[in-house]
Amino acid sequence: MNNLSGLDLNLLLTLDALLTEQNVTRAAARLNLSQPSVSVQLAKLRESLGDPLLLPGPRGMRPTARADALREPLRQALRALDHAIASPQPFDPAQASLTWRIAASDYSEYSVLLPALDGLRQAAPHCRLALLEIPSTRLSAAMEHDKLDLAIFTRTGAPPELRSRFLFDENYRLVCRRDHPDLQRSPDLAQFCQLEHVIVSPDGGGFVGSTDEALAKLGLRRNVVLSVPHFSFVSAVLSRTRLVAMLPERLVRDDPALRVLDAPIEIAGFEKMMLWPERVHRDPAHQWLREFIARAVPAE
DNA sequence: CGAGTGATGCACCTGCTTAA
DNA sequence: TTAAGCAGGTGCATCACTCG
Repeated sequence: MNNLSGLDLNLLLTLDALLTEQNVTRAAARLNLSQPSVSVQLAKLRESLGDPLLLPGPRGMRPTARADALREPLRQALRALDHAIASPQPFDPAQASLTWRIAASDYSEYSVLLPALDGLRQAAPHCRLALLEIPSTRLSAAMEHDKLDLAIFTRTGAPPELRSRFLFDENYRLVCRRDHPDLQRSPDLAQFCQLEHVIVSPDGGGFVGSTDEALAKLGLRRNVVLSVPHFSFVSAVLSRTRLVAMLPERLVRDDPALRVLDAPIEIAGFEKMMLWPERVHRDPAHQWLREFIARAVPAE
């Protein structure tokens, strides 16, 4: 590229216009510049390329042999550059071969990605998904460093600098095994507090959740005896023990081994969102993936 | 000779970069 | 953050040249 290092590449557009029009005034009009401006640019081109390029002729200018030789290669190069920086082509999922990296909890995998997975495989058979577990505090950094394309997360706690799209509202329900001896119907508040609860604490080791905060406002406490980091283990625990749990409804409503009951206390649910960085906001492949997931996830 | 065109100079403006 | 410097643009004027 040494031949280009001393050349203002914008001048190549001027040269192309001059070779097309063979007239400085018309070239200036084509470039939306004034005639003196293009005249100065022509002088710079002559200096840079060491050739007069265009010589005064009848009704305008005549190109030199050097300029004539430049005409077609220059036009092709400018066309190639124009193509390279043009708007990206529409994404073709049937032909595309790439890997999307998505951060999701096991709940998000089950409620958001599982409904989309089969359709995704059919629509984009050569694409792969990598699901990662990344704490919310590291989402932005991972996306910024091109290690993550998308996150399935709650609105609460979502990094504000990320783009987002609402997916659905989720509610907590009281869940126990189908033949739980003490829970043939929804318990009252006192019984609810006496039951042995399992809690999901993604950060690990926590024994207090939104249910406990709601109870505390009434001056009550429940009996949390087990804390686990993942939702998927909870259903196994519930189906084999007398433990109960407050779980997102989508996680348990299709499980025949479990009974889903109304809790005797109102617990705030959460909004499930997709989050992504500005870096991929306008990328056709990522736009397609986000749209596909949003359409595949049931609103209810 | 007049019209059209390119080249050049001048004053001025604007936007960007850089140093304080 | 701000001021200074610089590059590049504009409009205008003028000159030289070519052509019908």
